[in-house]
Amino acid sequence: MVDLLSEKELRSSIELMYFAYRGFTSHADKTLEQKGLGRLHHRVLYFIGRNHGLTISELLKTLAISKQALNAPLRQLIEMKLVEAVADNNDRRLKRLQLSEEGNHLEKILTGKQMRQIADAFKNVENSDIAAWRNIMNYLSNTNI
Amino acid sequence: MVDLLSEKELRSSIELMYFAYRGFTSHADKTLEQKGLGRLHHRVLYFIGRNHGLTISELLKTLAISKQALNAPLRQLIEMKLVEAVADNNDRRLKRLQLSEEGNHLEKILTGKQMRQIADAFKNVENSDIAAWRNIMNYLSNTNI
DNA sequence: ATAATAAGTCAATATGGTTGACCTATTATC
DNA sequence: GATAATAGGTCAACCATATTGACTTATTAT
Repeated sequence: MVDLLSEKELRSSIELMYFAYRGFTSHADKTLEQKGLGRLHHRVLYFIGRNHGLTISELLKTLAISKQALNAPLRQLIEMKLVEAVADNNDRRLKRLQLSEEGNHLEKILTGKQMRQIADAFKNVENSDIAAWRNIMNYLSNTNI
Repeated sequence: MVDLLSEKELRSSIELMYFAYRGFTSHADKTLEQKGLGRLHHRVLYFIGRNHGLTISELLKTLAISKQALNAPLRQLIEMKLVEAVADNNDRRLKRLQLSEEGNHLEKILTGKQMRQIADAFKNVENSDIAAWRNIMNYLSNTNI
């Protein structure tokens, strides 16, 4: 940032965040809806797929939600055989979550839509610009909570 | 984008979007909560402040929500004297919305938190990188809906 | 005079949360 | 072995932010 940003530019950046997120999420929402699922289901599928074998507690921490909030969607995914819960070998209190093959397949469809959005947004963009984007987003990720 | 991005990088970008948005919104959420208000209230304040005199329909379109969803928060803001609704001079069907002085003040506090987050994220970042960020976010804003 | 439009309200429902409390099973500690 | 802590689960009440459909009143357009 070579010089001070005007309020106008900061405000338009705020709007970009809002509208970008909205545009980003709305795409997968339609597929979710067809399956009778919602965003939280997608997040659950995503993070389980991303962290094979993560425990319920770990998932709760990652999503930063209460166990009650997680309960219904997770149960639904388990009942739909998209997610499997397996007791840990060493500590039977722990449930380790993994995606079934079908769950994996659905997750790939959902996340695939988002990956295409990102890939398209990055098309014809320099690697250094992508790195800049990631830095800024990473910074925002870490402000707070 | 000089070469193809790996799935891993695309996925981590997806996560950046999710966590950045979460980090971005959580800050103002606390102030809102103290006032007994929520994100939708903030959005309403923001876009009215941004577009002085916009009509209900315009606000609905901007927020992409139904009038029923808008009704309670908007009514609350009007009752709290943060927002004023004034009939249009030429078409009495239209209500034009504006912030009261107090509403303006609150909006500045809320949005100020977000502006500081953005300004901090942009600190020591080249203008060209900020432009890149804006391009990417702008692209994501426009995918769909 | 009729049709269209802006805003408003009623109603039912859904998703994604919150808090507090309580329970069972398992592990850790003494 | 007994007690404390922990993981996961459930019940309950409530909230914010949505959706859809329907209906109403006032105003403007045709």
